[in-house]
Order: sequence, then C-alpha cells, then structure tokens
Amino acid sequence: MPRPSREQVLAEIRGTALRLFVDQGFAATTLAQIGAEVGYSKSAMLYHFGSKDALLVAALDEPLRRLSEFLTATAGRPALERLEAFVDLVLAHRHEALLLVSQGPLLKQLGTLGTSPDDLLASYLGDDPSLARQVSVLMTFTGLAETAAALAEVPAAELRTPLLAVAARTLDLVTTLR
Amino acid sequence: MPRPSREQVLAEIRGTALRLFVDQGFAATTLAQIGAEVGYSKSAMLYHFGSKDALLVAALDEPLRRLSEFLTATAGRPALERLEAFVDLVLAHRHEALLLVSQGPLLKQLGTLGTSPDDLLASYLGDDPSLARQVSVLMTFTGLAETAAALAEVPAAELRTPLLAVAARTLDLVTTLR
DNA sequence: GTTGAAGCTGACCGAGAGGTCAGTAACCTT
DNA sequence: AAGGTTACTGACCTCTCGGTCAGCTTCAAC
Repeated sequence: MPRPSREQVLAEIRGTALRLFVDQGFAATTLAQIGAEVGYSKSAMLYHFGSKDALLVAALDEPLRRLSEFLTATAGRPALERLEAFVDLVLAHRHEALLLVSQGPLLKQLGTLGTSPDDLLASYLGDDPSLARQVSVLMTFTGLAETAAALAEVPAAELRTPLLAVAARTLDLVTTLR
Repeated sequence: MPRPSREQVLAEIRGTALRLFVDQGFAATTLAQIGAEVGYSKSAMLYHFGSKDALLVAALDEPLRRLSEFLTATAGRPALERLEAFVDLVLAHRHEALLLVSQGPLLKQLGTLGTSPDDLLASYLGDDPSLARQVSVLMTFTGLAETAAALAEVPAAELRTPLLAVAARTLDLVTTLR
C-alpha cells in the first residue's frame, strides 16, 4: 500500500496528541507516548513540530479555526437554529470541545493562538453582555462540552436530542421550541 | 505570635495544593512550588503527606466528604430547595468543584478515594436514570462548576441569582419558579 | 548513477521532578 | 537537666522529560 502523505501523518499526530492532552492533561502527556500511538519515535514528533508547545498549538489550530468560522457563519441565524448547529459541532468534536473549556489557564499562558476562547464567548454573546446572559452562554458552552465528553460511550445520534433540549432550556429558548 | 497548630498547617497546604492543581493541572504543579507558597520546603510536603499522590488524595478528601454529606442530607428535599443549597455549595468552593468535574480521568486512576464523582452523580439522579435526566444533571453539575470558576472575579453574592435561575431552567424547574 | 533533500531514528545531554536520608532546632515530658 | 518526639531542612539520588545531533534510509530529479 502507498505510504501516507505528509499531511495525513501530521493530521494523525495532531489528533492523537489532542486526545491524549484531553485525557491525561498536557503536562502528563509525553512526546514518546504520542509517537508510540502513531507508530513513530519521539524524535519524529520533534522533527515535525519542533517542540511540544508547538504541537499543542498546531493541534488546536484547526479546531479553533473551525469554531471561529462557525460562529461568524451563524452569527445572524435564529438562536435555536444556531444552537442546533453548535450541538452538532460539539458532538462531532468532543475532544476538542472539552480541551477548549477545561484547559483555560493552559491556553492563556500559551498566547500564540490565533483566536482565544474569550473571543469565541464574546462572539456568541452578541449584543447582550449582561451577567445573566454570560452565565447562560457559559453554562451552555461548558456544560455541552463536559457532558458530551462524560457520555463518550453514547453515540452522537442518541445524544443529540436530549442535549439540544437541555441546552435550549439553559439558553431560555424553550418558548421558541413549543 | 503563637505558631500555627499542626492541623492548621496541613489544612493550608491542602488548600494551596488544591488551588494550584486546579489552576495548572496536577502534573504541572510542583511540590517545591506548593511548599514555597506556604513558606516551607519541598521536603516538608513529603514529610507531612508522604507523596504527591497522597497529597492530592488528602486535599480531595474533605471536599468530597462535604459534597457527599450534602447529597445525603438534602436527598429528600424539594428539587428547587436542593438546587439552591447546591449552588451555594459550589460558590463557596469553586476550586474544589472545578477540580471534581474537570479532572475526571485523573481521579479515576487514583482509586484510593472514598467517594467517586460517579457516585455523586448517581445520588443526584435519584430514581430517574434516563438519558435525558442524566444530560440535565450533568449539564447542571459541570456547567455550574465551570461557570463559577470562569467568572472567578464576580463575587458570590452577585453570581448566585443568575446562576440559580439558569440552573433551574437547565433542570426544568422553571414552572416551580414562576 | 549520482546527488540531495525529506523523513526518521537512537544515542546523548541538561534540567527538573519526586523521593530518601542524615542531621538539627525546638519543644514537651519526666 | 536529660531524653525523646516532632517538625523541618538541604544535600543527594534516580528517573524521566524535552530537546539536540549525527547519521541512516528512501526516493525524486537530473
């Protein structure tokens, strides 16, 4: 069989690294461990990404861009429709979502990221940055990510409906639903 | 001035360790760093607790007991009253709450804890372990902890009302509210 | 066939981690 | 005053980590 292209290899490394960072934490994850899971040596990780920090940044870059694009693309949509798309996005990328909400301090001290989680929150807040609204959005955002990750064994198709119903309540969109 | 009692010193170490574990992650936190913050050496941490893992267990023991006691004590109460007390508990111990929800894998591989987070969830679930109910409770539990921690600069008195309102919606207790 | 770049490895290095241990100072107890 | 326990330190050990480097193989270009 043909050996995989460079971008395929890099993508696999990024994905594996991200998963391990989420499961064990960034500091507790070893370059050698990441390498072993994808069938390469620790040196190969450093050859491709230069440093462990750079690997984290690279692994976060795509999810962050996808999320950022989603937020701008759905900025004008009706709230419920937007939420629906957001739930699907979280379900499709549970690991990434969890990392973004649960590793706040780590991401802040990293600095070199294009978009910060705070920007994303502000983008969802829209024109109402009241404390009540902040709490609603934060509860939804973090709750969705944590819950989808905690119920990792439940398939997305099964999890989608209850997740959407609860999130709609949290955001006070129930009247729209009924 | 009289030098602090043994239990005072131990409690201060546990509290500082817990805060650093939450802020930086367990693996990224150093015994020397914990020691420096409380004015002792790394060796003193090991003298008092024996190992870094044992310090984590010791630091988690009291919060877990408090939470466990709360759950059994309020098991029979009306849902809204129970939620109110729970919000107050989370607000009073934001660091502990965040550690419990965000470091799931770490706690599991620890093993030596008296009560596991899963037990606590089951205790709140009561007699309805349906997926919809699980999602509701998980969203509330994790969302509250993450949100209270994310808005660390907002005082508890100010955060209490919006937090309670949103959590009540998430748990579908709004009719009770109105 | 030669050349040179790309991909990757394994040996190595320095730093920093948790943990051990002998020793010391302060404090009871008798 | 003496003895013993408690609290704590600093030197040291060992291990593991991220990172560097020289060198090996593969393969495309010419």
